[in-house]
Amino acid sequence: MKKILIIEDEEIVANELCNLLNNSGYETFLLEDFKDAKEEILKKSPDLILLDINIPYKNGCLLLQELRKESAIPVVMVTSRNSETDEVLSMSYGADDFITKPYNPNILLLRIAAVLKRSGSFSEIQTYKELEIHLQKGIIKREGKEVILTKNEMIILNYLLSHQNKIVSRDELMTDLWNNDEYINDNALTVNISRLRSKLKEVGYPNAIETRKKVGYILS
Amino acid sequence: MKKILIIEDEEIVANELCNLLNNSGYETFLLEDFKDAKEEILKKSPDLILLDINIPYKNGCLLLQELRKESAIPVVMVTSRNSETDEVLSMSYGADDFITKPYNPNILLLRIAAVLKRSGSFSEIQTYKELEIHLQKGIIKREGKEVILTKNEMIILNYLLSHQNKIVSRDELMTDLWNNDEYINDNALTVNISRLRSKLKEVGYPNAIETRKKVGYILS
DNA sequence: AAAAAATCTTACAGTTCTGTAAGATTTCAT
DNA sequence: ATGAAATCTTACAGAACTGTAAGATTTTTT
Repeated sequence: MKKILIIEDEEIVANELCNLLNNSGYETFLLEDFKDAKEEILKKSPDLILLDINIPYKNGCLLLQELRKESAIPVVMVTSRNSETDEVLSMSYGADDFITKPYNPNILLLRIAAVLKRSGSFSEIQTYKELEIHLQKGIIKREGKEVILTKNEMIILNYLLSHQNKIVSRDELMTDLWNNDEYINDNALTVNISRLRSKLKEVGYPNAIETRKKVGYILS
Repeated sequence: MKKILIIEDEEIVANELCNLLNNSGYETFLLEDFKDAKEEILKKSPDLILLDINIPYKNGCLLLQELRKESAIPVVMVTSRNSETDEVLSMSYGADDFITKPYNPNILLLRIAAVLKRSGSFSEIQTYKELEIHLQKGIIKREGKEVILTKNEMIILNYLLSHQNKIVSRDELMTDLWNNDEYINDNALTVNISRLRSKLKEVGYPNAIETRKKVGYILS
């Protein structure tokens, strides 16, 4: 259950927000001002902070700015309509999103969900067609079938994946793999590609990596 | 140089957008309607698509929906004010963000930059204090000094990192590492933590991982 | 059609990874 | 303070990883 810290001084708005979020399956805490914010954040370690930009004692942007020095907790700013300067400011201070008051509840929920999804997306699962790719664990999965990739195979697959629909040159891949520190047999890449291919074949994608002779490879 | 595909039928708006983005260092292509969108996307492989929801022949949401079946290219929807339904729809179809017309150019640029940053954040660098952590490559760096981590060490560090300020139990870590498939010597975790610690020490963080006896570990 | 170039596959051996075990150290409860 | 429990460290050996080499295939060039 995801925890959301709401920092909002207008009681009516705050209660509305709490209710809305609670009903959507979030756990909420409320702070009415900035005073104990840092301590509370450490103690409760929320998954997301919903921060009104106009809180007493301190501008929300400042809190955001301080917070960002030590934490990457996702922050969604709540701003008033027509205060576009605030929006610009909060984005550049590292807010993950912002909502203008008065907000549409559905949009608020969707945006919060989107931010949470993103923020968890490190160490999360990427997909290619029906394939699940678990970046760090180095496993790929399809319909229950699971294959373990080595680090090199993972680096190659990830590089291809993040350049989908682009042809990736052998040099690019070699730089990504070995940084050209020392000379490495140019065939080492071919071998690693070959190994990756045979693993992709095991999960039903025998032709995922296409060779474009004299140019490079592409994820089809 | 990042490439942005603009799908927009109002010529004035389209030109404005192109100019704005070109001046900010993006390369732009323009499509006025949906017709050749899919082909064009494949051919040009833009880094981001700016999609007006009201384009001729087809609703932008439908294009988005189709696109999402085969590609994860970031999409920012352009909607008209007061069409909140559209916003809800486009978010749930997988838009990465949306902008309402008339838009503030600065905000548009910031949002585009934010979306691009996120979308590239797979395979990117995470940080902990002054430490750079390269997820897949399994290396950590500080002030030029670089240490190679093994897969297990990386999994542990990443888990701790994504639960900063939370105590992480030994069970959680063991589940993350081995999924409890088979019995694994409970000491294996301790050994891996120990190895990770000695590598963190090498880059100047000897006490990054604190033991909370009988509870777990925490990244200080 | 033949030769050259590019890419692929397989097997191998040195290196790295990693769970185990055994004993050391730290913390906690009494 | 003392013993028990929890955690830590080190060394080790089997397993996995990975670059090399040698030869096979495919594509391109002449």
